[in-house]
Amino acid sequence: VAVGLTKESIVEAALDLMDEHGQEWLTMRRLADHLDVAAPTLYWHVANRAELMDAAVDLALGGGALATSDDPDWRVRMATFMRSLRARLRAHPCVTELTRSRYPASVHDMTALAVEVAAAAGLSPAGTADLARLMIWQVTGFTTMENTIRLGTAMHEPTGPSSYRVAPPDHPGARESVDEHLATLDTDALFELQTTLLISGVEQQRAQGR
Amino acid sequence: VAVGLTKESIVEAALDLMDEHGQEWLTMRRLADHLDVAAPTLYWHVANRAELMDAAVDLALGGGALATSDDPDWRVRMATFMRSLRARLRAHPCVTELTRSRYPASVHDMTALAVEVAAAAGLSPAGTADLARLMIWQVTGFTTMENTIRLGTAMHEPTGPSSYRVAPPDHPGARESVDEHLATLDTDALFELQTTLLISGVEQQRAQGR
DNA sequence: ACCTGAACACCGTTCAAGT
DNA sequence: ACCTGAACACCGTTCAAGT
Repeated sequence: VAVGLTKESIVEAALDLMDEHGQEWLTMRRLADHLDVAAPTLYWHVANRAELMDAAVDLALGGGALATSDDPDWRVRMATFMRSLRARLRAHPCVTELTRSRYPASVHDMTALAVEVAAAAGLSPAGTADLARLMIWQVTGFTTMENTIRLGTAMHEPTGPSSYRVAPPDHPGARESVDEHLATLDTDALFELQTTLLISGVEQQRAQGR
Repeated sequence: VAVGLTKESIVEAALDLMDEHGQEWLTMRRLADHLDVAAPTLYWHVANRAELMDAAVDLALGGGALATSDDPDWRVRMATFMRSLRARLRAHPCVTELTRSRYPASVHDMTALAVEVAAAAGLSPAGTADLARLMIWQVTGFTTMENTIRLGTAMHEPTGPSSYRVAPPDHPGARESVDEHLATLDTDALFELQTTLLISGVEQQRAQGR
């Protein structure tokens, strides 16, 4: 009955619904219902569920260039790149859920941009390649952890957009002064720390001539 | 017919089968078949599939203490901790698959050990807590990426236990000298680099008094 | 060209029934 | 106490049939 169904609109709806409810929640029938269409109709526009998931990831990751900085300081450009990649991955929590058996081409393509940013650190070609790879892995890995917590776990109770109260571990440690700090988690702050430490590490490697 | 089925044997079998075939592959019926039992039998020992997955993760992560080092150098102990956590996560690839939607208590409990290791770096209590968290997140995040590639992606062709040939990205970059290095990937080397850079970063933070 | 209902082989899970 | 077959409400996907 409904007309004008396109592959694009299907993928957009799938991405939206997965970001809201998680990828397991989204079934072909639920997606079809949402689009006011019968389930088999989707198969005229899309080969199968796997292809649809890939298209959703590519849509989430390929939407416009990442924000970049032209600050003369390479450390600022590096931090900016990592922050904006994280922002994109946070905007679409289903992406880190889906990149299980999928390492989509769009993640792969991010490497090109990362190389440009990493090159400014003045390392050898091999060091530049390694650094570019590490930036992407660190951000992606971090955001995967972060999104797992954002989706709601038994021991993390949200207290703000990036902050949580954390349940104490089963075996209470002897270090009470540290336990106090472990009772809260701020993912923004932890991400900034990771980025700062990576940049510091690169500086030191460079000072030692690598 | 078969007798002596226990919750433990069910969880062990589930973990083994998931490590071999992936978590999606394992269905209650397949697991039951493997154990020579009818599917509903499993529900006498286990509440449901989700509880079984959690138990499998806890089994994989809780199996014996992590290898530790008593080297006087805190940097060696830190690297040892991170390597052995990675080793454990690599031994059970299904864990990083499963922790995309669950943050099991066993991951949480690793923090206690990480705090002991981090404390030796001589940071403030807050800094120690942050560092402990970062160690766990970096290793877990890294291994999640790594296992995704190990499970087989279109652009990573294995050439050794931790090395891959990587397909070139769609948009060939202008930096040919770097592209050459991006054509191969060694996850062991990349992990060592990440660990080295983290330790370097901590040293520099400490030199600046944090 | 696009959409549908009916159907197939699967799921997780329940439950009355067996020993 | 432990295990089973039959059944229920779901999946992804196919296919003949409609417009």
